Amino acid sequence: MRKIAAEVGVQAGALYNYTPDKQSLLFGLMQNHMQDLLALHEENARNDDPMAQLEAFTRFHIRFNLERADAVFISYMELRNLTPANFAAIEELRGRYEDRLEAILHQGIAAGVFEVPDPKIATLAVIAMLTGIGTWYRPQGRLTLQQVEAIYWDMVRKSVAR
Amino acid sequence: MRKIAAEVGVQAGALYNYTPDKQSLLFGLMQNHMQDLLALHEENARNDDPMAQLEAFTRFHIRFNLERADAVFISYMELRNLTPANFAAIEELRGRYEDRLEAILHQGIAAGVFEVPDPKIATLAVIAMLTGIGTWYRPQGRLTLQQVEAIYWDMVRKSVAR
DNA sequence: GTCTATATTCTGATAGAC
DNA sequence: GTCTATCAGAATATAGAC
Repeated sequence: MRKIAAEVGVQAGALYNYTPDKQSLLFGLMQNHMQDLLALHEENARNDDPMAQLEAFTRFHIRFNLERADAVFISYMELRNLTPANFAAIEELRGRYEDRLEAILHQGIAAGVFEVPDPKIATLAVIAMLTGIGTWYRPQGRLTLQQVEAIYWDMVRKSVAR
Repeated sequence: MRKIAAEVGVQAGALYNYTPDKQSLLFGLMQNHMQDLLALHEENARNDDPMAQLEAFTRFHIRFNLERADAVFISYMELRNLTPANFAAIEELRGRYEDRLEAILHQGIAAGVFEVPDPKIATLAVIAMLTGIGTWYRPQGRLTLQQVEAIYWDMVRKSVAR
């Protein structure tokens, strides 16, 4: 709290005009983050064929996670510091996001363009692979965002291909 | 330190007969973990064709990470609490492990059995995908370890396929 | 080698003046 | 709404008895 206050330019006590306690502040950050993720993904989603939907999901997830690397980092590292009730609420939002990718995979299987033995697991595998970019990507690094997107889309596409 | 002492069954002060400070204790745990990873992987590795090597790596990484879920969790979550020098030492070990997968990919590309636009990135992508299993896998869950290995090997194989 | 006791620092949170 | 001052508890680490 003292570090946050210093960053904002006030004393620690002043923060309590804006949040009842530290837990609420953390939960609010994480809830906003997940709600932004769901809302922005909804805007971004198209009702194309499954392959186009999967590509859109992949590129959206990469961009969203890299543009908000700090929030993603906190949302992952501070999960264990949420109360059980708050943890459950965040997990519910995370589950909703995962369900959207899983739905795309089911559509692709039904259409005969994907071959996925376990869509739930494939969903988690793809998201883990893409989210992992945040641990090494740097804007001034060797690869542009466009190149990163292209490389990962190639791997995602092939990993669920027939 | 108090929690560790309680778990062991001594008072907090007694721990300082075994470690000079908390940082050294954490670093020792993480260093041992990474050295075990490298040593066990070396035992496990075969000098087969690239496809067999990649399958062995995939299955080894899954098993190692699930059998030591606690150590993996700590090694990831506590990275930010290492001093810069200790952090660099752990990253060096991690890099050596990644290099082994990258070498397999390079062999497969040279042999014409893999098609990977960027072997370094593919290495990170595969490891992130596999390590992510630790966030959801439970021994009493829906899938056996054998089934998990099969599903992920299918995805890894396809993601780097020609 | 472990204990009790304690020094020191840090933390989240509150009280009351302005 | 922010400040100063402070409380209460927790943390790492040390000292000295046994």
